[in-house]
Amino acid sequence: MQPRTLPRGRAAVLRAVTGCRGRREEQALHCLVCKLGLASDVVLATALLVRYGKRGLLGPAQRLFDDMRRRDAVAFNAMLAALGASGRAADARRLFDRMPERDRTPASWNTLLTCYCRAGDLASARTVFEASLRAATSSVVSWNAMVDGYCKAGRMDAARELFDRMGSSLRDVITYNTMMAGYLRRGDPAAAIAMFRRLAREEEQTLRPTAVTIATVVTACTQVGDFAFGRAVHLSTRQLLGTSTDAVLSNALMDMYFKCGSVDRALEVFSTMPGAPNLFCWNTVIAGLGRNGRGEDAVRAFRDMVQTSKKINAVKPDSVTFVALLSACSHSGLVREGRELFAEMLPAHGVAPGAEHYGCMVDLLCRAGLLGEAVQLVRTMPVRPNAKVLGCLLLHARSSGDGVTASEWAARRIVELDVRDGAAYGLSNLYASLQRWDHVERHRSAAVASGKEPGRTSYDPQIPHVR
DNA sequence: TTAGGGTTAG
Repeated sequence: MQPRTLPRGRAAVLRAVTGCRGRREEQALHCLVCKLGLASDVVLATALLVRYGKRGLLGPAQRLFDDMRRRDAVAFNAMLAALGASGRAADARRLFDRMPERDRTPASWNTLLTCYCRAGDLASARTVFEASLRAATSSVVSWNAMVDGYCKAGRMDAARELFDRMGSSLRDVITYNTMMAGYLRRGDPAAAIAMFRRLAREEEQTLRPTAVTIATVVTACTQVGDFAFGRAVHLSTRQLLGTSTDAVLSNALMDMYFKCGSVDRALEVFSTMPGAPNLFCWNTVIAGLGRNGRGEDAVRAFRDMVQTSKKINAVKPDSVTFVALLSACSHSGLVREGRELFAEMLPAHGVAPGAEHYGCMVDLLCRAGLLGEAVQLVRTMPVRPNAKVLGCLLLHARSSGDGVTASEWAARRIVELDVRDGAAYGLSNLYASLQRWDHVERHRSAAVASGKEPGRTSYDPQIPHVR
């Protein structure tokens, strides 16, 4: 790069740094910055610092910060955030106190507040919050950060108190999104839906739901099973948000439609998504097809995923993908496919089979009546079988008349396992879950007997995924 | 540079 083109080159490097994904890319760009003699550029150094900070690489972040010849407010705040991301609230506090007065922006106060929240020190966070109120540096962001701190700590009552104190003049859509997510996290999707209804009712004139709002309320609907309301929200907000729904919203919608058996609608969302589907979306599609008895389609979707990812920015299957895929095979009795996919996990996709994948295989083999093979698999598996793997084996062995030996073997291993874990706790959990399995089994038999069969639509790989 | 969201075996 010639000195003459440097200003343009600098802009390009900056864009690359803010847009890069992987760790290797970051390091390569850091090298490039140094080689180009741009290391003293505060803006570039800060951009790199932010990347390292988010990744929790405090060492390189701190070095970049220390090497800066002059530091502006943005650099200080980026360093505060980096410390916060690594849970170093005390260090963040020291840096904050050291900061020159003119460099202390509202963002500095808010970042420090978030540092304490992340570290679980709500009392100190509250002190910073109150101080920022007095220093008149607070904004709706400070309130939202404090509300979120309480939500993440599970203190919904304290969050609600602040929410009420804010009043409708201060609250924005993020305040609502934060509260909704808080209720959802605490396992109270009904309260999240009530919050959404309140937003729609009271703030109708002033606040508009965003894609985040819709994604959150749709997830809440899925959890309570209120698919009618979820569907209504989807339809009524389609115009509101325009056609460009984002990936997370698409994912939440697909998950809802799959879980209520509307495979068509789920696939419609998938095919009309903006941009290329990410890992979450593929995993949802594979799990959703499997859950609806479309094992073949799930395998086809997986093959599509692998093919598509070769062209566009790599989406590589992960551990979740294979849990979804193998259980899809298991549900549809695809023994051969399941075996093949299990065998290619590590060599072809770089995902080492874990206990959960062995669990899927044990289930697959047991359902196909291959109890002996399942036992053999558990005997030779390189990872320690967990209670779920052994429990699965035990369950199948008990229900198949000839499984006495296998059943005894599994029970013995379970006892060994729990003795090694040194707790009767695990054992009682296991028996509790065994009882739940029995319940599930009874439930399933009843559903089959009543002739409930999901409707059939094939996964169509011809649908264009990318526009 | 500061606040909010998604997938996982029986």
